[in-house]
Amino acid sequence: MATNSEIAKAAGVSPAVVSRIVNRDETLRVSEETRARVLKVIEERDYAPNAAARSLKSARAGVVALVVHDLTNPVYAEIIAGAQKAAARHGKALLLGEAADLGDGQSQMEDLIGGGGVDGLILQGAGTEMDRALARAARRAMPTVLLQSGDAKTATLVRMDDEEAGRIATRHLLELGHRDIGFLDVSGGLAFSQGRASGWREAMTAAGIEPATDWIGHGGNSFADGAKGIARLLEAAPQLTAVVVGNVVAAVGATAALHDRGCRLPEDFSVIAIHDTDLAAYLRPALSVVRMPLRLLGEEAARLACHEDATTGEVITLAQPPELIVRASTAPPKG
Amino acid sequence: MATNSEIAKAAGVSPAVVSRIVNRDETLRVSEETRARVLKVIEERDYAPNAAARSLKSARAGVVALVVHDLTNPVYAEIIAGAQKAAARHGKALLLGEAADLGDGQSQMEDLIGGGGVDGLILQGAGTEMDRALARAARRAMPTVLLQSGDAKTATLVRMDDEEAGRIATRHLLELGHRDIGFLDVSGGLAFSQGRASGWREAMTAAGIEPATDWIGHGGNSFADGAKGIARLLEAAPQLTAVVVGNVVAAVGATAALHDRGCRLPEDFSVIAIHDTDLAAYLRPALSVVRMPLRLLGEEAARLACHEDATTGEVITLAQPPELIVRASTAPPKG
DNA sequence: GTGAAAGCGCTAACAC
DNA sequence: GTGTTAGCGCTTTCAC
Repeated sequence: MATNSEIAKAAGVSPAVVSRIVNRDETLRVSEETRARVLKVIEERDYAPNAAARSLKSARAGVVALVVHDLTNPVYAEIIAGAQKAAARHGKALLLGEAADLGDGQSQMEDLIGGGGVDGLILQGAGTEMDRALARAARRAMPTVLLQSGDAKTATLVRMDDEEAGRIATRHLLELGHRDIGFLDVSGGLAFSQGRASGWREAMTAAGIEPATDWIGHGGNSFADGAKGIARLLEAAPQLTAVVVGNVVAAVGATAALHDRGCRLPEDFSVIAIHDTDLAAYLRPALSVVRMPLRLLGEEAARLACHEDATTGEVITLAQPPELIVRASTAPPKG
Repeated sequence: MATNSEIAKAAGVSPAVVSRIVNRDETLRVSEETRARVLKVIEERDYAPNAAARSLKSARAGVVALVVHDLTNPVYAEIIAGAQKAAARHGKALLLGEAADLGDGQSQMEDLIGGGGVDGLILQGAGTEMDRALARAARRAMPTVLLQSGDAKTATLVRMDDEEAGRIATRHLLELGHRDIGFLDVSGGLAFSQGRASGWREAMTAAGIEPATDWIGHGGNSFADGAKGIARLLEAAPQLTAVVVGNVVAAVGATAALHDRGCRLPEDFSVIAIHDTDLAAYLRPALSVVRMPLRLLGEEAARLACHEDATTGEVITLAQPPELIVRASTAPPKG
């Protein structure tokens, strides 16, 4: 709770000197004794510069904000972890919000965004709740990054190669000999989900297969959605022998539902998921997946959000390609 | 980017009026026309009060910080989600940090804590990295909350009834007829883990069984640790017919390892875990667990961290009791 | 080598 | 009903 001028007084110098010592101002010429004396007082009184005063003066808060839809989803957790790490590396702290409490116009988060309390903004996906935040961020000309989907007019969009992920997953099944391959999407409306679906469709067409419209179903990104999704899909298209699931969490739910209907993996049916998590490796049978650079996505988003001069309206696709990890949930179709 | 005085000038009033209108000062007497005029200008210019200036004046940042060890662990994710929600409800934004980047003394997070940039602090577990943060928080007399373990001298400790959780889990196995029941702990040094182990030991002793020292093993809180842990435990004590795992993530790893050594659940071996997650329900066999109020833990921690007048040095055990959820990974021992 | 002073944008006490 | 003013704690230019 000591202030700059208290330290200055105690050390017998002016506040300016204290400030410049604290900030390691290279151009400062002080005698070694003065410096030592000041440092000693700082140490004794455990002085730390007031964050608010500093950010009022500098017009920088040292904070970037990340707003996501669901904090508990393991897939997003990976993104969050990446963003946190990268933000820290850029000398920023990470403010974490949920989309749900952004909407009411009452949240502290919104006040901070509107009032310069954050220097950069990362938004996961679209949603009307996000739009006000986006607008405010735009007014402040703060670097704004959209994760995986959304309108890149007002912000930079970072994404992964979702089409390629869909293709890789589908090709793996095709190579095993499957032909009746379904797709469980995450959300019909979101770009990244559509991308994965396109990849699946492309790979199918390239193999000379025209998937029927009911070969694609809704899998969501939760265990429950995945379980429900696979049940509905197999009801609509019982001839399927394999499925690409757009999200690994949904895929786990799907395998549970499959297990419950007496369908054994991979003998009776094959499942491959997009996204890798530790979970996929420790499931039995372990899930074959297409690993996506989720952590990198978070890191890249934070990196962009930490740079004042970020160009807006750009779409950045991560260079790191999706990677096929074959485990035990995929095998040739029987018969 | 408009400022108070710009708004004031544009509306033909003084900054004080603008401030009091923005802050909904009830005692303010202004004509309806003046108010409307000011509001209109605020709307037009999209004015939002500067967060730094406000917090400099009020000595409150509107932010609480949460520092955890591992952002990607689903168990902690639940706590984080609870904390985020409760903080938002108390009008605070949540700053999320990882213990790892707190240590170097360079982090923005630390600067914020030391410089009054956060109003309250929640720390997960102990660790030397945390101690400096703790000390700084103490100097600022900011409400500080420890999650699940740590020294409650300088902070408030919130915990769950870990002993009871251990007891409940163990009693469930005892009631099924098991007698040779092992325990896989999270971390020998952490209070909550010791509590769960004590519960296990108590329940065993109460049933007239004296567990051998090698019936307790290290399970950690990751999939890999759980897998390794169960292997080592069964090597040391092959007569075990069931195990209580102190963390559900480790338990999933353990079931994978069990599966791999040809040991079927629950016919050959029973596993019950502490903590519930969706994952446990969607595993096959679904995991029997003792559900702990993780979300509530986060909420309570945030609630305390948001209150200036939080008493320190208190240990708060959540009233909500652990709850037994029997699923498919536990059954009577064979033979 | 070091100090004085202005000003970042806001709010609260007081004045009229 | 509305305006004036001081000051929160810091940094930075310029002066000596």
